[in-house]
Amino acid sequence: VTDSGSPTVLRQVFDDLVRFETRLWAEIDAELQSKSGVTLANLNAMLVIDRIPNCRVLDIAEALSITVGGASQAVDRLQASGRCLRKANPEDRRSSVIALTPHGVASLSGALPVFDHELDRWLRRPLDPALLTQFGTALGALRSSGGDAPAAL
Amino acid sequence: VTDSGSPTVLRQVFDDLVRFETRLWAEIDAELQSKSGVTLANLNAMLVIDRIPNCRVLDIAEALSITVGGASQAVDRLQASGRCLRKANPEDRRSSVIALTPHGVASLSGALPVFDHELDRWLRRPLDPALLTQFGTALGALRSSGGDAPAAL
DNA sequence: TAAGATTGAAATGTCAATCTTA
DNA sequence: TAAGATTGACATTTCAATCTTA
Repeated sequence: VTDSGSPTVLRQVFDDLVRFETRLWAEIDAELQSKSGVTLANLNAMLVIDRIPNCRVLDIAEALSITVGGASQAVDRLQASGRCLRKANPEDRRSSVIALTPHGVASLSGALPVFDHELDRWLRRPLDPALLTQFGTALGALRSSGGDAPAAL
Repeated sequence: VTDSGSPTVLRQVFDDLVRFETRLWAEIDAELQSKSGVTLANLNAMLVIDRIPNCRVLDIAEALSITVGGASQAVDRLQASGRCLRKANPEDRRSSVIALTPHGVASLSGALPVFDHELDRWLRRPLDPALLTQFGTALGALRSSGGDAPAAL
């Protein structure tokens, strides 16, 4: 079965992409948990809450490419661990504004150095500076492409 | 909170990598299920079974960067849907040899054209050929680096 | 003892249904 | 009607404990 001629290259790229992302996530997550007590999923959500003013559940869902339901549950877990709060949103009573608690800010501050160290280890060190730049450029183009129609040329 | 100077670039690369992989997986998975009735997770496992002679559960786990427990359950699901079988392994009675059934082979054959079409759409079309090559080179280097020690130079 | 595999419990995500407010 | 959010049912993965065979 398997092949039919040329798509081999793309399958290899897909495989490398998915497998590397899986391992990268697992390794960084393990390091974060052991050294700062925060999961990588928690850290990602907290970074969004910290970055977006008057952050809502929907903002987290969009920033993390997860569903609204998943984002709501992620906020539940952060809140249950005392790292964030839902506050009334004066501008739209359907939603809440999510804010980090002092404990959440402390968690974030403690986790970021570990996170940055791991990113350096797994992304910067293995690549030439030029290749890292190209890698980032390609990822940016891929992420913004949205699998558009031909568009070609 | 947030930043401390330079790691911004790496955080952006990490974010683009994780978010793109998440969307890529979700989009291809949805297309595969609607057009061929196979999930992307199933397809990935079947590709490994098809490629590796006398494939065992452990081989699947390593090829897909998942745990052995997860691979065992993935084989359970494939087997429950009639796409693979566990056969006695004459060389080591602790393990089984996993083989595709005729239905599994048919599923794989039906899914591959859809898969390749989606890979073309999401990976090849958005990128210059040169950039795609660089992207593949970077991913290969990252995947084989294993977050090694300094090693430098 | 260690290697390969299985299993059940817990974490995290999707999906669909529902509720409240624009 | 539609938008934002929540909830419960379901799926998939990890982890730890366990079992069988090398």
